Amino acid sequence: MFAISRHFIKLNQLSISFSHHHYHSQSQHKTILPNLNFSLYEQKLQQREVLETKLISLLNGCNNINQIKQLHSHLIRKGLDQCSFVLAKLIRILTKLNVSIDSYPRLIFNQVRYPNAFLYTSVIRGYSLLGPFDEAILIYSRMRWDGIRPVSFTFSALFKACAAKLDVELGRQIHAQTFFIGGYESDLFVGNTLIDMYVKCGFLDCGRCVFDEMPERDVISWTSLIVAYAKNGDMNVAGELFEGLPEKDMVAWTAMITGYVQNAKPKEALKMFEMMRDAGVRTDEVALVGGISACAQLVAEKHAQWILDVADKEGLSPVKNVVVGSAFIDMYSKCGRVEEAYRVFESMKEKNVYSYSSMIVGFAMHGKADEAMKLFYEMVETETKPNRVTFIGVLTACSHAGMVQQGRRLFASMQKDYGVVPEADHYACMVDLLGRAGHLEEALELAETMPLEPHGGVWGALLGACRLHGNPDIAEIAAKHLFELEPNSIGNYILLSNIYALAGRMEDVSRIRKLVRGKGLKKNPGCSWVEAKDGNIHEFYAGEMTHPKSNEIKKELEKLLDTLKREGYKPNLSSIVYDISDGEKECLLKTHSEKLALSFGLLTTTAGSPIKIVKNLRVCEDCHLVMCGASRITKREIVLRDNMRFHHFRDGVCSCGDFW
DNA sequence: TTAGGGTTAG
Repeated sequence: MFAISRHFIKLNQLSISFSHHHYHSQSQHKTILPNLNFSLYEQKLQQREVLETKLISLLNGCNNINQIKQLHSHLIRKGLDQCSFVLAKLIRILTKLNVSIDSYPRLIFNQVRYPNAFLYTSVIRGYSLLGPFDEAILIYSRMRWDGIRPVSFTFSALFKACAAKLDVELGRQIHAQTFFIGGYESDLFVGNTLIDMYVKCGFLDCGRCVFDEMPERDVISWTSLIVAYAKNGDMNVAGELFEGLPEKDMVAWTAMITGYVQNAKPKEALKMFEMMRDAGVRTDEVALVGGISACAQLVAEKHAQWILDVADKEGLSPVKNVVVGSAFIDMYSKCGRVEEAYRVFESMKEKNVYSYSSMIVGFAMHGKADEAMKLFYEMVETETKPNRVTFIGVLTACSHAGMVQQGRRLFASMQKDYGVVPEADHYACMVDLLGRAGHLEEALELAETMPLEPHGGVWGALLGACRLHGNPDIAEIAAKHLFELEPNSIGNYILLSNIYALAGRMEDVSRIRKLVRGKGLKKNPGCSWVEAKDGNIHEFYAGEMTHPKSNEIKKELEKLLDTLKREGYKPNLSSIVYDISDGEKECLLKTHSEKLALSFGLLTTTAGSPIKIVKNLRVCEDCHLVMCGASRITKREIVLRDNMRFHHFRDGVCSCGDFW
């Protein structure tokens, strides 16, 4: 009750003070209203409106804070320093320029005695976008206290703040208020931001409820929900929603494309991209990035060429557009063509932290540590500041090349020289670097003493290093943490059992196997794929001979292995931990998917052209050995991407230096 | 004033 009566008092004050301030003369004549010159009043009002409109259009043209400050002092001179409408616009522009609301904008706001709903909302919105988010809520409380009725944008801004804070409880409270103060719950904007708030906080069902109950929906409501389902891994529901969407715009299409990409369904993503083009929808840089990422996942360069053509047609070639360019760098790197990636990088007119980082990560993946470091120092010379990903790139580069000292120095300088605070991921890189280089004790110590809680990546790096150097004792420590953090990740169990097998501890091997069986975990089948001459992708699963050409593939492989054996190749049986005879182990090795893919590649691609294979798991020792030999005998370059990195086999040698 | 995005380690 108190709030309501106060509301009316304030509203009265507001109207009086408003005219009082700006139209001093009129308000003085308030008691003798019959004598008031209405035409003069209207004229003044009109003048003011013209001035306001002019100021707002001037504000729209502002793109730096100094211009705004100039306009602000002009505003004060004109007696408009209390004009909420213009000031609201001013604060909106400042927000757009990322000017911290706590500084200059807050000062402006504080000087206004009776801010209206728009001014309040612009400040709330500023805080909601730039933080501190709590301040948005405080200003809203003050607004309510002052009896100012929110507008729908006020709620949009507030829900944005709740989403940023991931505070669904607060969001719910404010949601309830939309019912009580004016029926905002049926407003389209409010509904859309509500959906977004709920799904960002992880309450997809609540978002769905809002959606279902909205009296009116637009393409934005649908897209919000499609994205939410996609992020939740539920592409079926996302697809159903998309089907039901009456008018699909570019953003909705893009949401589907990137949804498929994020859920590792690149084929579906490319199909969507094609359908979008067929539907005659425009393609912007975000949509293109979706298509390019899909190609990167598939290692489908023929498709990438098509996307490049689309980009050119839209005037968004990698040379002109930094976003598209960075995506192409990443794609070419992941397709094994790091030189092509660098060609794109060099051709780009504008470069930013994404372009540099993508290129550095690309070099790192391909074992080109020197190039990665060189580019990093080049980057430092420019205005572009390295970020957390850049450091993951350079640290990985050092790690793959065994550059321990260099890596240590970089790690130490991250925060000191570049202001990038090391996160668990960076510690994982350091553990990897030390562990790979054989400093297992030191790596363990780092994992145990790091100031942050180590995550799976840290212990996983240590476990991987233990496999490389055959250290079951430290492996056990790492595995213990991993089994707690990632109890259902089968790879960790396999890795540990491999380490036991290498050390001849067969009892431990069977213990782990029993553990895995007890948990009902299934081994991921090894899978490799290779792009044939016509651009079609052929998949091979370990132990599966279902390909139409499987007889020829088998024959070609036998031929290759015989030649290798005559030259001294001995199958490396160590990666098979089953308790079976050596003969059986050798047979099993022959069915590894990357060998099948290699054989298919030898059969079907043109002599002299490189064979490119992608594998979902880490390549095994024996396959690595065979790839080396095959590259020498057949005089073919073999590029193999496993789940870790690239291997370039040329003339019997691998770029990883047998160190992976 | 609300929806889609590029670089990430074992």
